[in-house]
Amino acid sequence: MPPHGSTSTATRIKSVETSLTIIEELKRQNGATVTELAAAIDVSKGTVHKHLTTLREHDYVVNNDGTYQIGLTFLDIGGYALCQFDGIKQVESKVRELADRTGETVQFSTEQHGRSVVLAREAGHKGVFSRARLGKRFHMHQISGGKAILAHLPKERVQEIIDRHGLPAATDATITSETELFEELECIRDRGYSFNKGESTDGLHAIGVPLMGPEGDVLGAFAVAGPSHRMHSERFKDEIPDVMRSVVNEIELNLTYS
Amino acid sequence: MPPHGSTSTATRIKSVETSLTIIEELKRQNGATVTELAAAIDVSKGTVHKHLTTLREHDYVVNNDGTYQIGLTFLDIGGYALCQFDGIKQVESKVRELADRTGETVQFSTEQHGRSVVLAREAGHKGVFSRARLGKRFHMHQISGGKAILAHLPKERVQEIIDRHGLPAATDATITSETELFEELECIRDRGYSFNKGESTDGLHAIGVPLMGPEGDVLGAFAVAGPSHRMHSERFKDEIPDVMRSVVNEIELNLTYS
DNA sequence: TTCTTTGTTTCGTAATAAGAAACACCTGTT
DNA sequence: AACAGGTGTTTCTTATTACGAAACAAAGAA
Repeated sequence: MPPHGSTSTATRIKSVETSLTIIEELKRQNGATVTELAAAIDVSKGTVHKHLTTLREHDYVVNNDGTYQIGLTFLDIGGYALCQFDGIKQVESKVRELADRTGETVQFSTEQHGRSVVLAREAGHKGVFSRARLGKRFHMHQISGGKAILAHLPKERVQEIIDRHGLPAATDATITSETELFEELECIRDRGYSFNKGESTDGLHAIGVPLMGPEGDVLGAFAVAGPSHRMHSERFKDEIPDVMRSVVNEIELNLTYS
Repeated sequence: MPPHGSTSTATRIKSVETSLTIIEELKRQNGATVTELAAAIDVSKGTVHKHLTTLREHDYVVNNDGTYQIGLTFLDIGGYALCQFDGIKQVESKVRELADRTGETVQFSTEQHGRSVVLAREAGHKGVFSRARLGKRFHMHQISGGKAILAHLPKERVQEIIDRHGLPAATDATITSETELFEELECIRDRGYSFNKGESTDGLHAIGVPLMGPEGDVLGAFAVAGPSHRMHSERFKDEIPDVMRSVVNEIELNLTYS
């Protein structure tokens, strides 16, 4: 007899969710104390403490002078997940090559659960700022790489992703209309690469080129990003895309025979 | 009244530990099904299923065609933890520089919970194999970087680490005696850098140089590793150490004024 | 088709996670 | 030095809930 008339059996485990919430909050706050966490997520200090003790036991969190922080076990497991990605070594070296040849910031991302995840990243010598970071997630429709990937996913998959995550705006230029997005994707498919003109960050332009697997499936996308004052006309429309396509061609050939 | 006469109150949360065990097992097995996991960690299928559902909800695991895999959320959080490390950008660029100048594999690692964790890694053009990987953990006494760090930790801290993790052997050359280790550390402190002569992997030699913070605390260590047939005599004993020390000097200066 | 194996759900109960409050510990203040 | 105010930690009790067993569903294979 469940006292609170909810559906009797839950399909998720509450205490695990609490732990995950704590981790999320710890990341959001850049570290926190027991009391801060207890207040933030509305559970008792004692409970928070027990969760932290459990997580600390396995190095998922660490305690530096009283404040708890995210531990490097996440990097361990995340690094493992990264290595699982087929051809990641080659991708990393191509990202480097592109950064060297263009001088701009280059990243490679793939799709997981409808979000774009950064798997490799390299800042060129012109060293532009960038919000990207290993493992960082973005909405796919907001960035060049994400759009390049979407353009090569089955339409129903794209629809699923839209349904799940929506089309939130990051700037005034973000595509927020479903039909507009589908038109854009069509366009990208024809052209072979995608543009991002301040759709994720004001003043930031980028070019995205998809990486296709041997079976015609899209594995991810490379993106070269830089400030709009450097990324325009010929260089933006042709030169950099050409470099990118030749680099991606190489890696696609390598992946086929390995 | 606890039926099993154990100490009544636990300080850890069992269901969270189960989830963590599942994640660990998932990593160990390179993905697994519900039934496989249930068998491996000895809990019921139903329980495993509920854990996986909870973890999947937050993208900690993903389900590819029936088998569950580690998800990229770990990379997200791990990447965050990595960025928290002070001066990581400079460290990464110096690792690159060292890889370019020596042609060997270079890594930077720090200490957490008595283990050495790889924070940056770069293979030089001579491209030697290496078990290292972003986030990978090693026993500190088995590797050059780890020993370089230990040499600059307070003695009681080193003792703590030994007590917690022991001195397991990886090869015949691994240091397994406490007194021998302390002598070696003394030696490293005098010399300023450390050697690894096949102590972690047969045929692999490496040099470790500590990175010291402004307050005389050790932040981590760089290591240059290569096959023993390339890493010997002058090059091993002087040339590479000199390059490393000059690079580390630079970064130490930069860190002081930033 | 039927049989086998897997993933998922249901359900009752025994285990246990969570809160409240006491305790311990530190730090700064008066 | 004593104290006050804030931590983190532990204790204890109860209501919650996580667990296993078994039923159910779904998907291949024979």
